[in-house]
Amino acid sequence: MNTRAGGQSPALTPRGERTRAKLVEAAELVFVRLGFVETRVADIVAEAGVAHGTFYVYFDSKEAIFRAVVLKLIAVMREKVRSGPGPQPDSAVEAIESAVRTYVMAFRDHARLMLMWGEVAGLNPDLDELLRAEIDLFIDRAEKMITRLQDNRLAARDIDAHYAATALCGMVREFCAHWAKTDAAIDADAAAATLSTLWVRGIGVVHRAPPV
Amino acid sequence: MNTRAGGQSPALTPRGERTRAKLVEAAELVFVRLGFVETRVADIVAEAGVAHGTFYVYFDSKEAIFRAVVLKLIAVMREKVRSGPGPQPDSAVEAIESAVRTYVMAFRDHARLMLMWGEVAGLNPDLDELLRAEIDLFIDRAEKMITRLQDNRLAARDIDAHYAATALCGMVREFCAHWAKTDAAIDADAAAATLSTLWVRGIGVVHRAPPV
Amino acid sequence: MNTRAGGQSPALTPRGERTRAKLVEAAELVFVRLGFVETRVADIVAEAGVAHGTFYVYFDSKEAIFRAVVLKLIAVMREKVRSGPGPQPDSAVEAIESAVRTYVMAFRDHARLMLMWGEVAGLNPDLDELLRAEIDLFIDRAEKMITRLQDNRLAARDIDAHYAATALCGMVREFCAHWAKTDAAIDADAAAATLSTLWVRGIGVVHRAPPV
Amino acid sequence: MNTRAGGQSPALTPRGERTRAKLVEAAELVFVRLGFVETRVADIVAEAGVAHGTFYVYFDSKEAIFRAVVLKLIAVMREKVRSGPGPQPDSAVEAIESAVRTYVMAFRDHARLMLMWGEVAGLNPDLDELLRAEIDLFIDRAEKMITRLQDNRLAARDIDAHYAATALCGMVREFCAHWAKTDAAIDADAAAATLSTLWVRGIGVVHRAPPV
DNA sequence: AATGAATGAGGTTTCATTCAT
DNA sequence: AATGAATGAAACCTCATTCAT
Repeated sequence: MNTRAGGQSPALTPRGERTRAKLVEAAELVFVRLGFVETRVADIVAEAGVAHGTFYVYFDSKEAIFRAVVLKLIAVMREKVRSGPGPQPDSAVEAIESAVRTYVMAFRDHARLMLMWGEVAGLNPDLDELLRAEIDLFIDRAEKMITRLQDNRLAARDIDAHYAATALCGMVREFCAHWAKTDAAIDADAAAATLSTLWVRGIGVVHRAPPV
Repeated sequence: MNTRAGGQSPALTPRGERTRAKLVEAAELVFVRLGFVETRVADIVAEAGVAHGTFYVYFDSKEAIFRAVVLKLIAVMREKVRSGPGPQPDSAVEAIESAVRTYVMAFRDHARLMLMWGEVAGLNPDLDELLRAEIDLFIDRAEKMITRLQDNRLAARDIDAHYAATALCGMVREFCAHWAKTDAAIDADAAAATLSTLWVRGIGVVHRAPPV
Repeated sequence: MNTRAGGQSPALTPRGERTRAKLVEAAELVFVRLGFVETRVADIVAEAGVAHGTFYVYFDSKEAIFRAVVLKLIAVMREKVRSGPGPQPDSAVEAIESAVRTYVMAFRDHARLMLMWGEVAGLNPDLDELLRAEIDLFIDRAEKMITRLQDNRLAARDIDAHYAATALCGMVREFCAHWAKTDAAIDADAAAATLSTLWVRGIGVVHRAPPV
Repeated sequence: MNTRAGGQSPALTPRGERTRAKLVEAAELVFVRLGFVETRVADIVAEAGVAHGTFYVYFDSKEAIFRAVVLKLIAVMREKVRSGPGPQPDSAVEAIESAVRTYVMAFRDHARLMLMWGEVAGLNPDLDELLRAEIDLFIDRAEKMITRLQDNRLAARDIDAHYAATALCGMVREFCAHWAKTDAAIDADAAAATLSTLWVRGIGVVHRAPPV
């Protein structure tokens, strides 16, 4: 096996690092252009301008390099989220609105790859695991927030926090996916607003703490 | 192409009809057992006990017979929905609850196939179209209901009915899919209740017309 | 094997005769349309409007029915030759001119099939034999004529009659084939005239019996 | 497509060149032994002693490698013609005799392949085109010669030069083909002589310029 | 005589991966 | 580190032909 991935193991020389990066970049281009199944290792090496054998110096398989592409995507999206929202949200509602909006925009900007990730997850346990982990991150965060709100009597307590978090995160993700598959031009702001409203209202957020 | 299916073309003799049905049944079994990608035409014909060539008398490809399996699944699920809920729901809330519960239960009973459908849709435009059409059916129905409620001042008017319908249907579907992929034993009733609540509350249904 | 061909063996009922003829006619159409290799038995039966199995009641194979088509073609061409030239030729030269012209015209009228016959002969010994026999008929006749002329001092005696006959018959046939394969519109009369001239002059025919 | 042949594309390394040549040589052997239709790619790779997949590194199909075999044959025959005839012919008659004789001998030496080329041309447009081009080369040369002779009053002017060239080249080729298909032992010299005579006399060559 | 469902042998081709250089 | 030729397993699908009705 070849684990020359994420930065661990043998440690690449600068030259190797460059070649590896060239391959990942090329792979992203080709994957977006042809889709996962239609992409051949041959296409990637052609795009990268390296020999066929070179590919296997850095990656074990098409799946492995797709993983690298996705890992890079995750990093990029995380960065966006970090730098994105700006001011610390004042309230849970604002936090939700901000998170939803950020996710929607990010998905839109990387729609092709995000959709592909979902598809590949169905074919490859490794990518599936990665996707599940990423999703669980969102769900966990959402669940904690819901629980906190419920504990503070700021959200309805008649729903199961875990189920609700799962459902609402799924809602946002699925909406973005559906949108991305549709040719229809969608008003991203309106969509984000509607999703936020459904989120907030769904968990029964009491907007402002009622006075005594 | 070979579509000796939906009722058109030369019309099969009873014998042919029997063989075709035998193939579809076998295919369902094998698909569930091995998954779509791992399933070979050879596996299906072996399971059906017919010659290799016989397969191609009735279907053009693995995708084509998967489509037939899905079509049968749709029919079965429709039947369930029809006979399911029983009494006519009194209110929108009851209608939503009933629809959500029915969908959740049906998905659970055919989880493997439903998940596969989603995966295959990513690989095959034909199946994708079928899936989109089925989804749109739900969305359309939901949208009409939301619009009607809004018109009657029984639902919040600050959300876009189409986006909301898309999101909420996606929520239910995605929740079921997530659940199906998870080994965790889930309380179907509780899950359905939570989903219904999110649905109902999300669109801001006014439960009972407020007294004066 | 199935020899229900040329009219011998079991003897077909009138109904059978009709079905057989329908098949041969359909086959000719399809062969001309698709070429030999591309033609499937399925295409022939579809064109004839009979069941697949019916084909094998009358013919053993695609080659067998092609043979029947060719046999019919030969009969038609013989008929043309017979009724064609009209008045008995006065001289060898006229006989040659008439024969060449008739052949050229007949080939032109059945070009597609004639070419196919040549192709199929390369794939099937049976059709090859048939073609060779047909060709030999021409060669034999030509050879006899040349010999006769040579014996009568009406043709050059410095050539081998058999080789010359083979070559000249081949010349005419090949010219027609070349022509048929070419899109170029060719002046059939001029072509026939040139071929005749080459024929006549080639064997050194002394046009008019030298005086004394 | 894969044409790693004629000198274009990535340019083979010496090792690749060797393997390719090995395949072409093996293919020629097998084609001659089994005929085109009966030859399987499996037979060729077995003969060449390479893996099945290796074949498709260099050729796209059986037709493609047959083309390469034919191209090699053409090169070999050209070489023979070049080095063959020896002294510059004194007259048109000698030129014709020499060309005919050379062609007859060359055809005899590669009869099996030449016949196959004709057959395959009927099945494959690519090979057909190649054959037509090769034939046209002969026809063009012949036509030019005839025209020149006619212009110089050294050949009969009552024939169309193009038709005559087509016919006479066809005659030679067809004679050779007929001969090759026949088991009969033929006197190559006598045959060549007869063909030349038919050629020369056919176009009405005036042997020696008439004295004053 | 006609039907048409069933058969199954069999060659083609792809492409991820290896390995000698 | 890079190369690229070689590998070979693997699955597809066609279609002529049979045969039970």
